[in-house]
Amino acid sequence: MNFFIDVILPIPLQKLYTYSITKAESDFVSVGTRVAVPFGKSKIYTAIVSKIHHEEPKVYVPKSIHQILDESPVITNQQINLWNWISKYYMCSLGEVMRAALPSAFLLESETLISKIELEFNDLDLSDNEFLIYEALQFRPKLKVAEIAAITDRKTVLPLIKQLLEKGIIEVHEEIYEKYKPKLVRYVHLNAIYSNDEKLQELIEQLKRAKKQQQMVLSYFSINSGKIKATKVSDLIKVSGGSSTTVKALIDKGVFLEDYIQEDRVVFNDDNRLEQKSLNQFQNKALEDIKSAFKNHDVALLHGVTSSGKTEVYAKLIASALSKQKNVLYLVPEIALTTQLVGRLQSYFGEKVIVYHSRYSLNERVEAWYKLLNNTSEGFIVLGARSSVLLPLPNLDLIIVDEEHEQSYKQFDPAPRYHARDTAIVLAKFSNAKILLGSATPSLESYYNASNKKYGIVELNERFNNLLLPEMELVDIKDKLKRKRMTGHFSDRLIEEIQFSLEEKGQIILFQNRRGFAPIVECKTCGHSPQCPNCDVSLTYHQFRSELRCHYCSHNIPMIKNCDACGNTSLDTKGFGTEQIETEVKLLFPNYKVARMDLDTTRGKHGYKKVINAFESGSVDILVGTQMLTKGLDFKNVRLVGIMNADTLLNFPDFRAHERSFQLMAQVAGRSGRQGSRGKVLIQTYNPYHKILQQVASHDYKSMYDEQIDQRHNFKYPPVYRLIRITLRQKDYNKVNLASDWMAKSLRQILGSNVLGPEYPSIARIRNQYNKHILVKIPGNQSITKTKEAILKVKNSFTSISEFKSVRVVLNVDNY
DNA sequence: AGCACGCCGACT
DNA sequence: GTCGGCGTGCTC
Repeated sequence: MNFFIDVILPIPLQKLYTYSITKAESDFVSVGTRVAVPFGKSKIYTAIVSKIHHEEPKVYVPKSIHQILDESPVITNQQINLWNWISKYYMCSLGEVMRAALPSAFLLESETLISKIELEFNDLDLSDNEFLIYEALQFRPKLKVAEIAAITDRKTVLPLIKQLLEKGIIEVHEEIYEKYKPKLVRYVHLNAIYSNDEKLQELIEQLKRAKKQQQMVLSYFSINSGKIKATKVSDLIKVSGGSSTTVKALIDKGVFLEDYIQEDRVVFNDDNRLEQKSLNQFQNKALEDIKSAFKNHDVALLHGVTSSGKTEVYAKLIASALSKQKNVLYLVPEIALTTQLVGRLQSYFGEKVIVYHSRYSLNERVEAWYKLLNNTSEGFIVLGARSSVLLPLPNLDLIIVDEEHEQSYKQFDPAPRYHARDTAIVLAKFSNAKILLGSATPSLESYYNASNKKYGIVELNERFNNLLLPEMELVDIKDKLKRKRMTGHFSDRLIEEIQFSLEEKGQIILFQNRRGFAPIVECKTCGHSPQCPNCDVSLTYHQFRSELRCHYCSHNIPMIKNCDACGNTSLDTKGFGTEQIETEVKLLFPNYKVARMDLDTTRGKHGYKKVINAFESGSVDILVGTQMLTKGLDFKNVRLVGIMNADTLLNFPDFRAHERSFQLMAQVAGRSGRQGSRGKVLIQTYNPYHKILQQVASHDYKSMYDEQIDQRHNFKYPPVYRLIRITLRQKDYNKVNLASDWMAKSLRQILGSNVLGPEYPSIARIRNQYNKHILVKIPGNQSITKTKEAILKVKNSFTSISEFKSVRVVLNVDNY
C-alpha cells in the first residue's frame, strides 16, 4: 500500500499539497510533525503534516519528502483546529497562519550552494562571468547564490549557473540549516576513580607543583560540598581563579571528564518569592462574581476601574488553575511594556511563568514552545502578547485577556489579520476553558455582548486603598489663545499645575497622541510643505537626526533649508509631536529632569525598561509620551497628568474615534493619583463641551457606552453590524478605479446596499501603490459565513479577469 | 512567497 | 546583441 501526506506549507497557498512517503517513513510521521519537502524547482520548505492517507492523487505524481524533522509532533491537534478556524474566519490561507504561529527557528529553508567538479577542460570555453565564478571556486569550495551575484556584479545569476551546470563545471545542492541550536553549557565532573579519599589525597599530592590545577580541584569540592557532581566550567574558573587552560590540562590528565548539558536560556531566579496579597472586600466580591459568572458563561468581562487591583484578582484565579496542574494563558497588549507585571507574576508563581515575547530570540521562543508542548503534567502560566494565542496550550484551564479593549490585539498588516481576543475566545471554547476579559474601559463590542447576556459581567468600581478617582479639569485653549495665555502648547493652567506638582515632589505625565499629527514643515511664504515622492503624505520632521522622513515608506531626506517651491527660508514646523513638547517643557522647567517615551526613544530590547525605570525611581520628574503610556503601566507617584490636545484624538476619521478617545483619556487619567492624595488630570481642548470630554471628565463609562451604541445602531457599525474591509491595491491609478468599481458592483448584486464604496482611504497612495477600500457591512441577522462565501466567490471571478490579475486584493475581517 | 519564462525597452 | 525590468503562471 502506498502512503501519502497532505502538508501545510508556510506560504499563502489556497490548498494543501500532497507528497508520497515510504512505508518506513509512515511509521515516523504523524499529524503535527514537521517535514522538509521540495517545492518548485529548487526550494526546500518546512511543512506541517496535516493528514496521512492512502489516496493517490490522480492528476499528478506527488514528489517524495526530503526528510522528517521531528520525532514527535510539534503542533497539537488543537492548534491545527484553531489554525483552521483562523483561516476560515479571517479569510486567509493556512500557510499564513502557520507562518504567524511557528517561531521562525522552526521554519528552516534551503539555500542553494554551488561547488565545482574536478576535471580538465579548456578555459577558453568560458565567458568572462563564468570564468569569474570558476576562479572564485578555486579559493572557496562552496558559494552561495548571493555570493555569486556579488562576484559577478549581476542581479540575475541563475541563467549563468545553469550554463555552468550544463557545461559540467559545477554542481549544485540544497543545504538546509536548522536555525534552532540548543544552548549547550560546558560542564566537568571529577573522574569517579577519585571518589575514594585515598586516591583523592594522592591526586592532590600529585598536583602540588601545579598550584592552579590543585586549587581548581579543591574549588571543585568546595562548590559541590565534597560530592562529585557536574559543575559548570565557568563557575569553576571563577571560584578557583584558574583559566580554561587549567581546565584543559585537568581534562587531558583524565582528572576531569567533560559534559555538555543543554540549558534553558531563560532562567528564573527563585530567590524573591512573595506571598500573594490578600484581596480587599471589593476584590473578593469580584472574584466570587467571576466564579459564579463562569458557572453560566464561558466568557466573563471584568469591568474594573483603573487601579482597582484587577491583577490581584487574576492572580487568585491563576493560582487555582495552577493548583489543578492546568495551564493559564495571560494575554497583554504589549509585552515589552509590562515588565512590572512580569515581575509581579514571577514573584508569585516563580518558574511557572513563561513569558513569550516578539523581542525574545529565536532560540528562546523555541524553548518556550517545547516546554509547553512537553509538559502536560504540570501547569504553566504563559504571559504574552497577541501571537501567544497560537502557542501549544494543552490542558488549558483559563485565559485572561488584560486590557481587552486595546487595538494592538488585532493584527493588521501581514495576514493572518486576526484579533487575539476573539481568537482566544474560540481557543477557550475548543479547550473547554474559561476566559476572562478585563478592562477599565471595555471595548463597545465586549460590553455589548455582556449587556446581551452573551458574556457574564462583573463590575469592580472601587480603587485600591480607597484611592479617589482623579480630579478632572478641561482647559479651553481657544479661549486661552484669545486671551494670550498660551506659552507654546502650554496653557497657563497647565503650567501652574505642573509647577505646583513639582513643588509637591510629585511626578508628571504629559500625553500627546502623535498619530496623524506629526510635525510637518511648512513654508510661511507660499504654504508649501515637502511631500513624499512615493506616498500621498507630507514628510515629517525629525529633530534628533535633522531629517525629513515618511512614516509609510521610510523615504528620508536631510532637513531642507529653503522651501522647495519658492526658495524662501521662512520654514516653520506645523503640528506638534512629543519631541516638540519635550523641548518646550525643558525650556519652561529647566531645573527638572524631562524624559520622552515614544517609538523613537524606546528602540531596542531594553529601550522601554530604561525609560520606565528612570521614571519609577524618581530620577525623572516629567515624562512626555504617546499612547504607550496608557498600556498597563503602574506608577506610584504621579500627581498630574496633562493631555496636551484632546481634539486630535476626537477628530480622527474613524467610526471608533470617540470610543477610542474615551478609552485613551480614561486610561492616561488612571495613571494619576497616589496613596493619600488625589491625582489631577488636565485636558487641553478647543472644544470643552464635547460630549466625550464631558464623559471622561465625569468618569462616566456607562453614558459613553449608551450614546455610542446608539450611534452604532443608527450608522450601522459594529458591534451592531459586522465589517469586512476589502482593499484593492495597484500602481496604476485608473486600474484600481476600474477594478474596485467592478468589484463593488458585483458585491452589491449579492449583498445590496450593505456594500459601501469604493472609496480612497485618507492616504490613497503608499509606496507608489494606489489603494481603494470597499466596506461590507453585515447585519446581525445575516449569516457571516454566507457573506464570506459570497465575497470569496466575487473575488474568484475578479481574479479570473485578466485585466485585474495584477490587482492585489486584501481582505480584512473585523477591521477595527 | 519564490522562481522560471517570456516579452520588452535600454544600453555596453 | 545582452541585461534588467516587469507581468504571468505554477508549485504536490
